[in-house]
Amino acid sequence: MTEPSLLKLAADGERTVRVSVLLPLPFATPLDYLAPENSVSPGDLVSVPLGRREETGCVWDIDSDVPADFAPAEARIVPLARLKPLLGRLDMPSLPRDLRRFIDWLAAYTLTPPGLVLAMAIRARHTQPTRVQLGWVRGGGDPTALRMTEARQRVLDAVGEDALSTATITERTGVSAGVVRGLAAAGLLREAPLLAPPLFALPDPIFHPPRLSDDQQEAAQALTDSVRARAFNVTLLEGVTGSGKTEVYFEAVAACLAEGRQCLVLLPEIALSTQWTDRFARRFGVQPALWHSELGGKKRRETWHAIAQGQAAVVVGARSALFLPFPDLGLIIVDEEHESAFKQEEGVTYHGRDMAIVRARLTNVPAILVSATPSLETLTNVENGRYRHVVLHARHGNATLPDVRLIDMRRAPPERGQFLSPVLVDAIRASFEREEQAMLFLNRRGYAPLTLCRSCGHRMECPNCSSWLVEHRARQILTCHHCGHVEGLPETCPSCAAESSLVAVGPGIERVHEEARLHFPEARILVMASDTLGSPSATAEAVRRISAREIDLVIGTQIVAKGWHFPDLTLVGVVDADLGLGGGDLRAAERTVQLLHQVAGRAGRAEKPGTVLLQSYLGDHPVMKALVSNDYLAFMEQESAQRKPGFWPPYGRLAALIVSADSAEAADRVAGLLGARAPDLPGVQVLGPAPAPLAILRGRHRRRLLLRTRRNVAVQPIIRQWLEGVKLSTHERIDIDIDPISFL
DNA sequence: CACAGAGTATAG
DNA sequence: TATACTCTGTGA
Repeated sequence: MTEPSLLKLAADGERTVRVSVLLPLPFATPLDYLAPENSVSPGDLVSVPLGRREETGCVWDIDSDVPADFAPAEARIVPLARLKPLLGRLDMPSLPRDLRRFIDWLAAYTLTPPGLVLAMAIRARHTQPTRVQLGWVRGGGDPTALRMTEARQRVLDAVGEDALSTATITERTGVSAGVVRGLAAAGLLREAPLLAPPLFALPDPIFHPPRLSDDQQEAAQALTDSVRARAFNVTLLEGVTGSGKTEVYFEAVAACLAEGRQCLVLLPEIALSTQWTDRFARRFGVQPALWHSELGGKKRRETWHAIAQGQAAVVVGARSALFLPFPDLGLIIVDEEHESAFKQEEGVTYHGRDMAIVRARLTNVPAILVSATPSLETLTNVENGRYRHVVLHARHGNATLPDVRLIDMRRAPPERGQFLSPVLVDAIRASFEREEQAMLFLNRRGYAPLTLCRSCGHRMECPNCSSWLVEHRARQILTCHHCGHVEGLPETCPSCAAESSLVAVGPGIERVHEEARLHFPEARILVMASDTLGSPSATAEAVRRISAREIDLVIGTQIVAKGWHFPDLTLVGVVDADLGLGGGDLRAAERTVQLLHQVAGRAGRAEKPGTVLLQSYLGDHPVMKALVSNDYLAFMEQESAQRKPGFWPPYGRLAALIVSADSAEAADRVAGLLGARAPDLPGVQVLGPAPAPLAILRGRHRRRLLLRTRRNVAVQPIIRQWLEGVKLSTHERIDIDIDPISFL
């Protein structure tokens, strides 16, 4: 393993200064060290002593007072005489100023120690310098010191300004490595760093420009104008599936490349990235740099350095890509901006879409949000005039929108113990007869979500979480989707010992698969779920088989909703359109419409018209009406009217405090304490404490409090004051989730 | 009185 | 986060 090379700081006798260094640890403030004046600059990565160990941190400030707006009570100033000296500067790219300001901003907003945010930018993995390979250039030695043979002359002729490796020299000149060594020993060749071949070739903005419709051209023009203006602004690019949103924002990427600046594209999940990068390569001639949390080892380090050196021009990644050290970022794009996958729920909780806007503002570059079904937050910002709005109306080419119809499950129920209505079964059969493909969507993995004892009513529950165990029949197990607990399927009821009394209740996709095989024994069926498609390559293979018509019927969870493009897929059946509407979640209806709208977009993307059938018991629900009439905006207006009076987001702000402890008593004690000292301020309301919907998760007991305020109230100081003086034992925790998305 | 083991304080 | 320190109970 390469040791990080430490650069010696300036010589003795210099004046020393106080240097604040932020460490990737949960400290409230940076720590101060001594360093020779002018030896380091803000952003430099440095090695410092901490207790009796060594840590890598980032220079945050030099010789200045602790800023007044960020000086918690515990920030005490250590006298110069008691400071330890910096150990040295790492031979690494520095973190740019805009990234440092972003880290501070995000830490203050999410109430996270800034060090933990820094940790996301400099995980030990990528702060290792890449090993520099050495080669040879002409040395200054005396040419007459050595007998000039023909072989030696050939080598000297071959070596120029740029360093060449020994292997390259011997290959080009046909001499042995010994000749090179001899010339080096005589000083006629000198060691010099090899120019590494660029890891990421520069995408070519005019490699394969698309043919755009007038509508698309106009939209692209608006985006490219923004990019050339080199200033912060936000544009919502809205357009139905198949309207060519990607082609249009690729023009903004092209404009950014033409400006010679870097571009960041955020996608909600890596599962989407293969199709995306292929499209990118067709448009720009090369693959973009990819960044996500699964990227490991050498590749991760190299990518980080290529970005820091401005060598990677386009980066596509998950939300963690927001913390990359772009030296010259010119544009940020957030595709599928409505996706809740942008919200990080563990550790530092932040919303990737919202933080993308913040980063764009701090860097003073434009941001583009892209969606067919924009979030109410974004639509509201458009309405307020904070965001510009660019709309693509038509589906490209001749493709028409799918015909969405409802199957009223009360009137056309499935047979007992089954889940597909005869109407849906007939429709699938008809599409097979037309030699077209069909898809069944059910957002539920496994065989059945609940296993119940027929004789005593016992429900199979997770021992660590308050949730039901999901049967996976193929693997003969019951498993918890929250903590991963696995147990065998018992023969007898664990509660009453009755034999073969356990029954599966409700459908998962495995069960729908079983039923589909019964109806269509001849059909080639493919099941797609996040747990059956482990790797991106497995996903890519599944997509290939569908495109190649090796599959007649696709049965899948959420994963099939993604932007795939299958020309012969003309029928989509939604097994349970009502799923997701329960639970009383603030955004349940919005999310259901967005998800089902996206699923519907899978039908009939090419020349063939598509049909979408929704199985529902709630035909009158606004969600179903919106889907059938294909009027997303009308639904969102109604949604907005529901949230306005109670000041629910986006018309007010929310913050969740999640208390967790290893016992119910401890959780109740802390939650009760918080409830008792809840802020009493105008425009501020505290809901709870209440047991979290998943009251026990991974063996920890959880309680929730929800802070709801008017839009113009800053929640951070309120929460900071609220938690001040609340003493917690090591087994008790309070997690803060500003702008929560999930309420579990 | 030595010594785990748990819990807590602290690093500049 | 890693480490040192503090407290407490145990057992020789």
